[in-house]
Amino acid sequence: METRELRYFVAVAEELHFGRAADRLGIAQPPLSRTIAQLEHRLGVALLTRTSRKVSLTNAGAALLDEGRAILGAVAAAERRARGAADDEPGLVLAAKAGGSGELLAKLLDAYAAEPGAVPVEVLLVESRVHAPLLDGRADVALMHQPYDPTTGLDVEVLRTEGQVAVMPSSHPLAGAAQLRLADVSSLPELARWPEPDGGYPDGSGVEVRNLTQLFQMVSLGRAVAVLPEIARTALLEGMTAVPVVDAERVSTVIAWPPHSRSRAVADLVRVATGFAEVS
Amino acid sequence: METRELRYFVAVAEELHFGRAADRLGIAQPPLSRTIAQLEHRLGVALLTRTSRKVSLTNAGAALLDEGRAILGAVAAAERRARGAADDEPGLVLAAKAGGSGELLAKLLDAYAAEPGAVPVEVLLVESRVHAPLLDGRADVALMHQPYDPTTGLDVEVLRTEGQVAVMPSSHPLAGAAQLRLADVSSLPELARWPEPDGGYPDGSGVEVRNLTQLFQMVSLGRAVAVLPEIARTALLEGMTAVPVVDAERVSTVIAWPPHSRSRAVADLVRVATGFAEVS
DNA sequence: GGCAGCGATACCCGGCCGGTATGGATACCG
DNA sequence: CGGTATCCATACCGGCCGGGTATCGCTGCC
Repeated sequence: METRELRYFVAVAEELHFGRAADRLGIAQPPLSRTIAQLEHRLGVALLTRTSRKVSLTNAGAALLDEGRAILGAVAAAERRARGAADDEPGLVLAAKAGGSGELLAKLLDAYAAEPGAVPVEVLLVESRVHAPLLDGRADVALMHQPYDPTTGLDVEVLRTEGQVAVMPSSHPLAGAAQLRLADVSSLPELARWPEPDGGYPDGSGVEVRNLTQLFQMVSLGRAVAVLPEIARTALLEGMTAVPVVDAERVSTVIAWPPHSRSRAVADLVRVATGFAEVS
Repeated sequence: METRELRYFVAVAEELHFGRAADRLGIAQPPLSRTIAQLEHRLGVALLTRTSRKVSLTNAGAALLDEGRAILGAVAAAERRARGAADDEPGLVLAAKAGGSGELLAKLLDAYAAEPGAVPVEVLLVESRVHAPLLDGRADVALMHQPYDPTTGLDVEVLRTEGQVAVMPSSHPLAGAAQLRLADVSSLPELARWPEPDGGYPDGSGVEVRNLTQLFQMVSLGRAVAVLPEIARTALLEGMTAVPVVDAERVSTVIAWPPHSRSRAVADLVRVATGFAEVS
C-alpha cells in the first residue's frame, strides 16, 4: 500500500464523494476511481459501497480510514523531523495550551535550561488540540491534560494530579458554598461551553469560549461558570470565586512525546519534568 | 514520501550497504541508489553519508529510520486490519507471553466471554516481543509487563502491580533468607540470561533461556537463579524456592492495544480486564 | 600498481499514473 | 413518464518514472 493510495482513499472516505475528493486532491475523477478500485482489489476487500447516488464506508473502509489518517500524520511528522534533525539538534519545540499551566511551564523551562547539554526550547502556544502538533511533527514535546486531551498514540508521564474547582462570579448563589458536587454545577444554564475536538460547540445555553482569557472575562462579567483544575485559582480575577468540586474527575498534567523519539533532548526534558514534579 | 521510498530507505539504513539492500528488496542496485537520492533531494537533507567503501547514517537518517520502521509497521497493520474488518468483526486476537500470567489470562477470557456481545477470542502465545503482533496487526490486544515489554506507541491500562521474587533451587545458599536485596542476586554467576529485544543475549556466565519452561527446568536442576514477578510463585516446581526481593522494581501487568482502535470488542475486553483487576 | 568491491551514472524499455471523452445508472422534476 | 442532471465506471491515450543492463570512478588492499 503506497501513501498515494492512502491519501486518495482518505480523501474519498472523508468526502464520501469521488468528484469532490478528486477536486481536493487536484486530480481528475477517473484516475481516482481507478486507484481506489485497485487498492480494494489488492487488499481483497471492499472499502466503499457506491451506488451512483451515494458513497458510504464499509467496516473495512472505516478501519482503514482511522489507521490511514494516523499513518499520513506519521509520514508528515517523519518528513518534518528528518528535516529538523539535519541541522544537528537545533532545539526543541514544546507545545502547551495557552493560559494552561503557566507556572509549571516556567519552572520546567528554567530547570531544563540549567541542565548540562540543554538545547534551546521554543514554546508553541496553541488554543486547543495540543496533540496535533506532536502528531504532525511541528512539536517534539507537549504539556497536556488528561482526560481532556487525547493522548492516544503518544508516550506520556504524569507530572501532577489535581482536583477541580468551580469558578464563578463572587455574586453567584453558589459562591458561598464550602464545596460543591458535580451535579450542582453541571446543570447551570450559565455553564460555559468549550469547543469539541472537531471545532464545534456542544448544545447548551452558556456562553461559547475558546480560551481562558475569554472565559475569565465572561466570569468576571457575571455571565459564566466553569469547572477547571485547581491551578486556575492562581489566575482568578477580581470578583471571582473558586469552590472545590469534590466529585469531579481528577485532572492530570502530563508531558507527552511521540513514540520512537530517541532524541537526547526530549529524554532530558522529560526527566527534568518528572524529577521536579515529584518534589514540588 | 511514498512507502516504497521508505521501504527502500529502511533497507539501506539497516544493511548500510546498497548492494545487499537491493538484493533484499529484490531489485537491482542502481534504481535503489537513484530512489534514495531522489528521496534525499525531495526532503532537502542528506540521509546517508557514503564513501565508496562505507555507508553510514546522518542524524536525519537515524531519525527517519526510527519513524520509518514504525510507519511501515503501521501500514502493514492497517492492511491486515482492513482485511480483518471485512468479515464483520469475526473475533479478537489477544497476544500474551507464553507461560506469563496464565491465571489472569484465564480469568480474563472467562469474564469477557460472559459479557453480552462478546466475540470469539483467539489467543496468540508468543515467546517474546509481545508488542510485535500488535504493531503489525496480527493481534488486537496484548497482555504485557512493564517495564520489561516496550509499550511505546501503544495505549495501555494497568491491571495489576506486584513485587518480584528470586526463584532458586531450594538447596541454594540464599534460599533460607526471608528476603533479599537486588544486590544479593544480581551478581550471582548462575543468574539466568534472557534474550535482548534484538534476539541476542547479554554477557554473563548464567544459562541462556528463552522461556519460563526452560528456566524452571534449569532452576530445578540447580543450575539457574532468576528474578521474576511474584505470580511466578504459583508455578514453582518441586525443589524450588522463591524469596522476595524487596528493592526490585515493581512489575505491572498491563493490557495494551494499538491507538486508534475503535473496535467495540477491544473496548469491552479492556473494560472487563480493568474492572475485575480492581476487585481481585 | 593492479585488483576487487562498491556506489554513481548513462541509457533504454515497459508499465502505470493522469488526462479527456463517454457510458450507464439513478434521483429529480415538469 | 420522459428529460435531465448528477455521479461513478469504463475506454483509451500520452508522458513520466521505476526498473533493468552496462559501465565508470573511487578507495582500500594485497
